[in-house]
Amino acid sequence: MTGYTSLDELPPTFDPSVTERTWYDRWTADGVFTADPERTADRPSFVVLIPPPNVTAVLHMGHGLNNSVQDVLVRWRRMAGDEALWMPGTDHAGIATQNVVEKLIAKEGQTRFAIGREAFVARTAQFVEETGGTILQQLKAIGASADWTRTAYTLSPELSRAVREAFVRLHEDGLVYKGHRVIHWCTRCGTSLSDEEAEFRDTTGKLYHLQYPLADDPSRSITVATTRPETLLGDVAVAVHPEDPRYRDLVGKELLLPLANVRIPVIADPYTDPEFGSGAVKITPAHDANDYEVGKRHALSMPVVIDAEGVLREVTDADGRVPEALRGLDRFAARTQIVSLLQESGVLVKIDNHDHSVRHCYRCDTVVEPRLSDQWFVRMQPLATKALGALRTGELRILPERWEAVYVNWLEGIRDWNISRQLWWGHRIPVWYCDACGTDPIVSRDDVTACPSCAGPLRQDEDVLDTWFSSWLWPMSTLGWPNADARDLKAFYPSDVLVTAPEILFFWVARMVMAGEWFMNESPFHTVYLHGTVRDMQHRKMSKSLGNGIDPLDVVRDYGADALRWTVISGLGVGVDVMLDPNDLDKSFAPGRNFCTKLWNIGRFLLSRVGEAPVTSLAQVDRARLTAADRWILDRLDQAVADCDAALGPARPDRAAWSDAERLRGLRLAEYAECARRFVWNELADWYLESVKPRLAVAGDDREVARTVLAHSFDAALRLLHPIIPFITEELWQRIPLPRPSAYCANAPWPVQRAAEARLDGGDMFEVVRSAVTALRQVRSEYNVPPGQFVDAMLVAPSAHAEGFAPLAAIAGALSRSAMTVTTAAPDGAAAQALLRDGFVLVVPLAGMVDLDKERRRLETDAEQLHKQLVALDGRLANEKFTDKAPPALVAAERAKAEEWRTRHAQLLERIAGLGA
RNA sequence: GGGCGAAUAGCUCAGUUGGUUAGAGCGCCUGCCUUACACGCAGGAUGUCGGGGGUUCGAGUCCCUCUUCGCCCACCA
Repeated sequence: MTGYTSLDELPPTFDPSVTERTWYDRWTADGVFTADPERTADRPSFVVLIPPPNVTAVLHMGHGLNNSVQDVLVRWRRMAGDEALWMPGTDHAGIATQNVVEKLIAKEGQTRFAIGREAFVARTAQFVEETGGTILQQLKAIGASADWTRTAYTLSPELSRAVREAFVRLHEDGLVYKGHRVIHWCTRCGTSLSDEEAEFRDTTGKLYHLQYPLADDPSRSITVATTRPETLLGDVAVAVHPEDPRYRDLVGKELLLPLANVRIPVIADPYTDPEFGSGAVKITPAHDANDYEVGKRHALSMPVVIDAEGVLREVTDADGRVPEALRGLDRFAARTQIVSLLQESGVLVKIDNHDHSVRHCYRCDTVVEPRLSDQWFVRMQPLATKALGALRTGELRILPERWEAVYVNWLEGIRDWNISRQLWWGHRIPVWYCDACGTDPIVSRDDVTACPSCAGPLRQDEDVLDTWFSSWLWPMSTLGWPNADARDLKAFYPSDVLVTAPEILFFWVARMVMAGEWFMNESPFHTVYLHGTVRDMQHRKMSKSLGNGIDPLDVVRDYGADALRWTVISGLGVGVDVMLDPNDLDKSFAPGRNFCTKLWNIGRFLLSRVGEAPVTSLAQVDRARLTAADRWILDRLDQAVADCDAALGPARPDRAAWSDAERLRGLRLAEYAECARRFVWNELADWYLESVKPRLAVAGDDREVARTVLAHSFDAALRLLHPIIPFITEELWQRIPLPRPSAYCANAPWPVQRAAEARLDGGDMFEVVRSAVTALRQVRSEYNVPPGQFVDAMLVAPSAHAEGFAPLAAIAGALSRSAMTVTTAAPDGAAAQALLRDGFVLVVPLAGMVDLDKERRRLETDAEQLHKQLVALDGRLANEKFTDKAPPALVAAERAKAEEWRTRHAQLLERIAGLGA
């Protein structure tokens, strides 16, 4: 217990700041979140790997959602008896972190080139040391039950070993190679990018139509179209379709390239689409990936005319192509300049607006420049084949299912992965060159200092690896790979559920599957749970630049971590976006806080009534003493447990026993949340707790029974809710005077249903109480009976059971502020004021209270409607096609229903007749 | 250009292989400060299940088509 020492001190609203921190510290101090590989000998493991946030990141709502989901799953399985491990950690985030530090030193008037590589890397490492990992501390504030003793970092010595091993192994397997080709280049970051890192953005640009004259006959020309006229200086040919009659006679002739004044051939290549533009396309092999392919096919030269910074310059093979006046111009300035030059010389035919997609750097949004360069690649096809197999065999499932198709589509069309980056922050590529003897590059797990051939000095490759080249090993490297004997690797690989957003399905998820399948021969997880995106009320993604973000720590401060978690989990359809209002936090989080307060007050009241004296366990209570209400709430509890379990689904796919349909259900967290909420609020608090108040007031055996059932039900309710609402449930659970099976609710066993033989009949009798109370409340409400005024009522029970109804009527009377007596038939004298409600007769003989005309109209409407439905149902039952084809059980149920309706209809008519008398 | 998804109450969404009178939360209306909770309690209203067609004894659910939104992919000069 924390903060509050006695029950009397519990305030009517829960103050998160009083307890959250304390419980979190106690859980961690007692190692509740620490997984032990030894224990997996006799229980299954359940492993979740955090999608490592960038080491410089600060918590935003997307993290709040992502980690709340993970924590719910981990806490659930921990309670369910699995050896649960939630692996936390951060990603060194090559480009992102380097950009942050570059901006930092820019404020000091420095550049990375000015201070040099070594100093820059040291500076970055220091920056990470001092400020990094903030986000992990912030995750503790939302209750994340990660195993902090294992916190990993992609640039740590351990994980760096894994990176080298993977690179070298893939090289040995023939899957890593160095290639000279056109890649995506960010001129601001000064590095190449993978296909995934160069994101398409729809743009309205210009399409410039240019006339290239024939070198030997200036009266003739070919018109080409381009969106990037600045690349013209790198043109080496104009391609036309081999079948295109318009240009057949020109193929093989030469054109004079404007501005550059060099002769370039007209070539025939099927890449050209005769339908597009003029049907002729300029070929710039060094600055366009397609043109590069054409250039290779035709063995064309490949002049590079735009340098790494995006400046026009003769970089390679460009002898004299770039006019002096254009050299040193930025590519976009050059574009303007070139267009005006072309216009002057009459080469420019026209400019059209043109909608197209332009690739941008995913880190800094700079327009990507395709550029010919030397890069390291991974041959992906063999890896993709294995990753496809994982899905096909059912070893892997993706929720929601529709993403499976996206995954398959990407893998089937996969292209080689550019893994080298011209950055300084990251894993240096483990390749060494000997400039002295020029021997083959040395690819090595360990640093090498001298050339094995000539003993001369070696030069390590300058480039670093793509950040994702370390992330894709995360499920293995964090567990000790490549040490095959590592205890964690043996105990915890593969993991279970990967929780993330669809945005990084290709960047990370698919690649992890590839790495897992390739290096471990096993998918790194069996389930990928893709949740939605956090958006504002206009459905815009929350982002720093839009300023529509919500700081989860503000929410924790004002509403509590439990309320934050409840809000995101209870609103979380599988794969559906979560809408939150950044301008009105109350609108978004008050419902969560309200439920937390409600739970708190249920606990406050329930515990105060149960008292602090030890409670007899349910198993030791004489079953005969359990009242209808007791039996009812225990039934409801069983149902709640069953519903929660069904919503969550089995923890692990059982490939043998799972149908496809079942495989793709499960992890319906919002449904689980709602089932647990309904039990504790709408059943336990609204009905059982209310009905049991009188029993608790009188000392004796029955009071003890009620105490037991209350404590037992509430204990289970808290456990069901704990994964979502860990703090309040822990605080309350600690005060239940039942023997505790564990030190914390956080590691208490997950509730299970009673065995079939332990269930008792009679719980459904309590439904009569609920119906009677509801009916009477309706009467009171409709006739504006003041709350304080007692009403006389009669419950008409089947004569055989009249005795059994007496205690029920007493409860119903208490809950509806009425004096309710039981009778077997409505007395004649009261007939005029009798009301028929909900299948049984409830008599309210309160003179003058009831408006007979109103009641008659209501009854007539009811009767009419019922009659209509009855006619329809009878029609259905008379239809042989229905009785033949529908399932017999359904037909039988419909027949029974028809009979029941017939009876009710007759009763209604009788009551109407009675009213009329 | 290819593929996928969504459209159900004012809002956000459930609705499992077709099968009772289509649900929940929030919001709304009415009455209550009933000594656990007004962050609450009780009662209530609200749906041509996007339009059209089809299959079926039966369609929110399956098929076709149209409309509107969203997402993913693409060698859109």
